[in-house]
Amino acid sequence: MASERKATADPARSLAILWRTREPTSRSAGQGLSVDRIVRAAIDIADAEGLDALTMRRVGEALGVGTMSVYTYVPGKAELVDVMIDTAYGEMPRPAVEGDWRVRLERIARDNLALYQRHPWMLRAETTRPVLGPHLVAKYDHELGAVADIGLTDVEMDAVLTLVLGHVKSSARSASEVVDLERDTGLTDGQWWQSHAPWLETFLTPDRYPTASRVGTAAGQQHGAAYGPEYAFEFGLQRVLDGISVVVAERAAGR
Amino acid sequence: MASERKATADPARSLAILWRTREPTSRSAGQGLSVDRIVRAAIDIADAEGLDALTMRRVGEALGVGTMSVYTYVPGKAELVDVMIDTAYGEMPRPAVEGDWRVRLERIARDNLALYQRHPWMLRAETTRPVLGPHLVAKYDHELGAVADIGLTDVEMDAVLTLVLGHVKSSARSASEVVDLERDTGLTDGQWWQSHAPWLETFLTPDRYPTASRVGTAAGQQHGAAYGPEYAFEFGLQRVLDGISVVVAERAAGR
DNA sequence: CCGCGCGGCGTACGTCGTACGCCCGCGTTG
DNA sequence: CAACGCGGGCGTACGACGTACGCCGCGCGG
Repeated sequence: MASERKATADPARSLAILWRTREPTSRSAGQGLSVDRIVRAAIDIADAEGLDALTMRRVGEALGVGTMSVYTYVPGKAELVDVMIDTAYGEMPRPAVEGDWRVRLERIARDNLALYQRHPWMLRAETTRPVLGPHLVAKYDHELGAVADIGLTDVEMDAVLTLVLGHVKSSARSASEVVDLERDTGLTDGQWWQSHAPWLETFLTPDRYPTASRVGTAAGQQHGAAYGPEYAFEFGLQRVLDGISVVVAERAAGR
Repeated sequence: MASERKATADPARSLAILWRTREPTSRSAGQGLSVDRIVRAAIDIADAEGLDALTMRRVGEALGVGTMSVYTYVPGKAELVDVMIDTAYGEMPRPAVEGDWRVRLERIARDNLALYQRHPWMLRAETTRPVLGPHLVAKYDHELGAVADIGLTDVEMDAVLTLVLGHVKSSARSASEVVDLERDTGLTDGQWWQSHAPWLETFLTPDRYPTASRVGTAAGQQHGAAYGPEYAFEFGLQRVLDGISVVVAERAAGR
């Protein structure tokens, strides 16, 4: 495979699987393979060992089935990942909207962060166009509810959501990097910086890069205390919400 | 290779290449291969045809050299990509800081966006820990200059930069997706939505998903007019800067 | 002038996604 | 009740990929 998820030439095929258009034949119903069983197995593998471990062979193996049997239900790996993503969206909570818009948006941000923490592979899979499966649509609809009726235009509502979710994904990615760096190297984040420190000090001298070395040290100290990514998430989220509140106030003031 | 860029077990080796610690031998100086020639060729390939086309075989070919010769200068593909990334950072403009912090940050955001537009492969390559090469350090130092002396703590300065750059990367990714979807399918963004429309209308009915269908249509209309991602970038950037101005004002008011 | 070190590379291995065509057993039909 | 056809299941094979390994042959230091 070339990319993590390649553009599908045949949208109809992709959508048909996402929306489970095909009714199960009387033959296969009950036991045997199914898109759902395949997707479940694939998600389990990706959750436990990351996207790199997700192999068509592995999926078949996990289901006690030949590799090529998987292709009976799924056109290819790209489409499988698509369905995995949409399925993951499906398991998100969709509580009734409560509180003011800021509380609601904050809740949504945290729910999305939690999703990415449960399924870090999504951060590497979602690099191309959104999947347009049933659960993404439901999620979109639900999340739009958080910013409805506060005076924004439709386009602004979409932009606000995009902004917040983008921030969440950025933060989640940073956090996830720390985690799987620790898994890959066996070093904690602090130890990793320690091991690089001597090298860095050779080049990143205060006289050449005064600001970078000072701030880098300060930020590094935070990292050592192991709450770097969390801080970035919280700080950024509040800034983003502050920024949104400016528009909301403008609109409330009647332009 | 497993991931687009895997964690390197040997930081010293990676850093040595990034910082070009090895002095050229009298033998190889002048003609022949070099890390620089390899990196240049690799960037050209990735710029023109994307990360997927970047193959060790292709790189050797482009240099009129056997595949394995590349490995004399670079330990592996992951490290090559690392150097490519740092090199790309090196070609960014670093104008003297002018104007107030908001103007400066906005300038930085736009410069970074331009970088990603010139080298879209960076958006898919930079999934793991930052590269810590000389140009990234210089860039970091320069960009910190934009938020220095406005009353923020060191950690806050880092967080502000992270937030802005994160937004830029998110937006750039969306924009890039549109571009290479058009390249892969031969369809424009508008045509792509057109081709999905019948399917979408089957499921995304206003009665089931009232908000999603309405806002989706509105946002889609914008997309059709081909300025979706740009709008998201501009809108988000202003929101982020508004949010930052709140902290700056707080700090200026003496806490 | 000689030897050896290093730049350069041919071959080969293990991995991946997946095309292709076969088989077998079930549900349907006469 | 028997024959058939179809579709689920899969073994094999192919063409990528990254890269380990070991061999050359050139050019410089002694």
